[in-house]
Amino acid sequence: MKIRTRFAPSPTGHVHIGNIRAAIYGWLFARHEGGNFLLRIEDTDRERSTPEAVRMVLDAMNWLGLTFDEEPLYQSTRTPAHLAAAEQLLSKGLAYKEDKGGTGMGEAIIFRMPGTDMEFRDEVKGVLRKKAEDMKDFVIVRSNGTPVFHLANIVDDIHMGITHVIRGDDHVENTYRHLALFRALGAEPPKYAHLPMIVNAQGKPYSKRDGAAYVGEFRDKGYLPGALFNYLALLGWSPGDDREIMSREELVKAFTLDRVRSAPSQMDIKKLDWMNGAYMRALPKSELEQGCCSILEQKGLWPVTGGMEYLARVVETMGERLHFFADIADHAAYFFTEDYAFDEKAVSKRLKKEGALESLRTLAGRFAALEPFTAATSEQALRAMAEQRGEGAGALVHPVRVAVSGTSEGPSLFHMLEVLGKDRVLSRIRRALDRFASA
RNA sequence: GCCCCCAUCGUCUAGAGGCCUAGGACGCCAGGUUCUCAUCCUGGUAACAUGGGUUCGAAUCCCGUUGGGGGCGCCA
Repeated sequence: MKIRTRFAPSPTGHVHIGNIRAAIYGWLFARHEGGNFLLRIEDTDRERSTPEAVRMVLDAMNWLGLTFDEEPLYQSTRTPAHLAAAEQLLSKGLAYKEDKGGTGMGEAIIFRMPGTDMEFRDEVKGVLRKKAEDMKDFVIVRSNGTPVFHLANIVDDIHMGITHVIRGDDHVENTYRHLALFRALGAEPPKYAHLPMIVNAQGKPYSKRDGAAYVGEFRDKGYLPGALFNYLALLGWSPGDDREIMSREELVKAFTLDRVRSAPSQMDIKKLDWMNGAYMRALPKSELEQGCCSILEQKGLWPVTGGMEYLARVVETMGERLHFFADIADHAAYFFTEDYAFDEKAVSKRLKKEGALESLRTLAGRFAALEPFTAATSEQALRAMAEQRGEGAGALVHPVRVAVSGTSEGPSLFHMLEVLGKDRVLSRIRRALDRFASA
């Protein structure tokens, strides 16, 4: 039988990291088994289920590459089927009408639990049991005539031919009800796999108060979809060997439900950051440049003379220093504007030192005479001057770096100078001389 | 309160009775490379919650304790 899994979010506006992880596991499992991964939008809550909210779910999945195989099923279109199922249960005596709790709102349809002890084998938690006395009958159709989650969920899973339900831990207790419903409707129940929660440092469910909690936030912060996917796949699951950075194909190949851990796991943003850096370093040049470009546009640092060709050279010299696209603006803005910030500490350490400005002035003079002005020629000039003065190259390198970039961190100085170009280097040094002369 | 689940370095994890004086990764610390930073390389730090069993032998099996989480809706 062909495996069919589904992701069934209710579109509330944001896709929580825990939910998307369930989607990732469902996708991975389906792909591993050569089955289908389906999407069902549980939009029965008309208040919150706006078209924009649905859009956000689709966007998040698309961004992460969670492709689904058939047209998404909108639960709101299935109400007649849900109600028909309830009638069927009623006629078979498996459900009854009652004003449960005496609300005075009229009669609801209540499903009758079998009254026997139940057990099932969860694909990650193993065998789970519950005693008959711990399970109560429950409402499947409200007195206002609308179907309840449990009913809709099961009727739709039957309709979609779902073979494996992979969902959050919080549904474990519902499973007995769902199993009973499947049987009452004469359907073979699917296999269940309950995923432990993603928790915060306090062990509480991970929420927006713990930093980014929604897929969109990670995207906005500049994380690469591949990195987030890889990280989340490894949060609660492991291939059984020491692999960490894994391609999507490797993940699909290795993924099995029996290797999913049953203990909750905590997000480690530092590790995600590291992984993102690793993915950045592996990114094709063109994608790296494209990503940086949109950040620069966002920050108003683009366009710039030289265009993409210039950007390519900047990205090239920044190299491994880019852990996020945003780093191009946060750590390399000086390549794109004359209005770059000066780091106080760097200035006092490198420019306000005895003789620093005087050396800079001399060096600028030598730079001015260089033709062509390249990494090689500027390096040669600087080293020659340092040698004549009997001091280390660092004594000149550092002041120049701070003068032209405002910071003491950055790429190889000489490559940086070449990319900036002679004119800008000279004018920046001059300006720095003026600015810090009296200070 | 009742029911269920969980428990290895700070974090993510490997471990399915002897291969474990517990392995890997992130982080952190130290060193190397270097003009700084980043990358990279080397080394280090650090864990089987606890008490009982079972066994020749337990991180691995059983029971209790503690600690955490989830669930007990005409929410999903």
